[in-house]
Amino acid sequence: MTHRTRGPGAQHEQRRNEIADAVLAIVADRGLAAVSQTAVAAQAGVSPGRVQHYFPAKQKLIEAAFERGNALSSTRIAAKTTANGADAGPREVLTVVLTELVPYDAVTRAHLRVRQSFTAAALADDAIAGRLRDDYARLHTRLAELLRQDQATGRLRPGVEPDQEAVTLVALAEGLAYYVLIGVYPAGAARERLHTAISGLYR
Amino acid sequence: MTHRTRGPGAQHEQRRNEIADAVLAIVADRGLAAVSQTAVAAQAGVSPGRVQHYFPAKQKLIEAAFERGNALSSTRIAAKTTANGADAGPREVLTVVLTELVPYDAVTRAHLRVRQSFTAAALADDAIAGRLRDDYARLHTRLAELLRQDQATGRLRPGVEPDQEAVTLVALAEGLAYYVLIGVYPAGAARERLHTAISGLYR
DNA sequence: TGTAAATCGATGTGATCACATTGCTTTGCT
DNA sequence: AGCAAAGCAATGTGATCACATCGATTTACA
Repeated sequence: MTHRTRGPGAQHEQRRNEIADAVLAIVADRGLAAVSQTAVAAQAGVSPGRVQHYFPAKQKLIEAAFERGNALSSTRIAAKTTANGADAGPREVLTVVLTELVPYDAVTRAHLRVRQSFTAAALADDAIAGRLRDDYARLHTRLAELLRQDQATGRLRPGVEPDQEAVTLVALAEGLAYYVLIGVYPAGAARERLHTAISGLYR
Repeated sequence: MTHRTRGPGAQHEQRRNEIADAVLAIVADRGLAAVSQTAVAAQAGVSPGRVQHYFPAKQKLIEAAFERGNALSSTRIAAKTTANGADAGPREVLTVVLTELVPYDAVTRAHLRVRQSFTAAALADDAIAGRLRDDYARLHTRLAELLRQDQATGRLRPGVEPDQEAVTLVALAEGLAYYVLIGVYPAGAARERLHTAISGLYR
C-alpha cells in the first residue's frame, strides 16, 4: 500500500458533461433510440473512443444524461425562483415551478422533450424508473410543502389537501406539456389552464 | 384486362391483427425498442417470414400496432359506456372515458403502457405524431361535446368553457395515468383526483 | 523525475437488425 | 382444371451496434 489511488484529472467532470450534453441534444431532436456511441461522439465533436472511455456501458451514458438533464432543469428553475428576490411567496414559487414544466422556448422545449423520452424509457428500464420515482417524490413533496405554507396562513380554500393537490397540479402540468410538445395545444393556453388550476386552490 | 386484381385472402385481416397484437404485447412489457421482426414472430408464434410478408417495412408494423391499440381501447370504452344502458348521461360517459385513461387492471395497464410508448415515439416520428394528433383532436372534441350538452341543460358551473376544460381533464388524466404506471401514485387515488376535478365543473 | 494511473484514439468482434431474394405451397377465381 | 396471385419459410446481405482490446500519450503525485 505505498500508493493512494489517483483521482481523475481536473477536466474529468467537464468532459463528462460535454458528452452528456451531446446525448441530451440527440435525444431532444431525434429521440433516445438515436443515441449511439458514434452519434454521441459526432455530436460532441470527440472520438468514439473518448465516449467509451468515460462511459464504459451505454446504460451509464443514458443515466448520466438523465441526471445532467435534471441538473440543468433544477438550475433553470432555481434561477427563476430567486430572480424576483428572496421574498417570493409560496404561491409565486409554486407558479414558477409549474410553469417551467410547460415548454415556452427552444431550451425548455428541448429539456421537456428529453424528459418525455425518459419517462417512456422508465416503463422498460428499472434503473431509469427508480431515478424518476425519486425525482417525482422530491418534486411532489416540495410543492406540497409550498401549499402547506399558504395553508398555514389561511390563504388556501378550506378542504384543500396539499399532498393530493400537489400531485394533481404536476400531473396536469405534464399532461399539458405533452400537448404543447406535439402541437395539439398552444403554450399560452396551457399556461392559462395551469394558472386557472392554481387559482382554484386559493381563496 | 381479362383478370380483376385478386383481393387478399379471407384470413388476411385476422393474421394481421395477430401480429399487431404481438407487437402490442412486446411494447407493453419491454418497450418499443424491443420490437423486431424476430421478437414479434416469436411472440406471435409464427415465422419471421410471415411477419415480413404482412408488414414489408418496420414502420408499417409500428403504425399498424398503434392503430390496433387504439381500436382495442375504443372497443373497451364503447363497451363500458353502453353497459349501463343507452340512457347514460353526458357526465357519466365523460367519467367513464376519463377513468379508462387511468390503469386499473392488467389489461388497461398494458394498453396505457403502449400508449405512453407511442406518445414518446411521436416526438421523433412524424407519422406517429400525425396519428396521435388526430386521435387527441377526436378525444378532446368528444369530451367537449359532452360538456356542452350538460352546459346547455344548466348543469355546469357558470364560466366553465367546455373546450378548455375538456383538454384540461384529459391532460390531468394522462398525467395521473403515468404516475400510476411507474408506481408513484396509487390507481385509486388517481381516480379520486379525477372525480374531484370533474365535480369541480358541475354545480 | 519516476511511475502508475488516466486518457483516448484506433481497430476488432460478434450480435442483431431491417430488408432483399428465392422458391415452394396454397388459395381463389374463371 | 388451370393459372395467377397470395402466402410464407428459408436464407442472404450490408449496416450498425455495444463492447473488447491494444497501444501510445499525458497527467498527477510521490
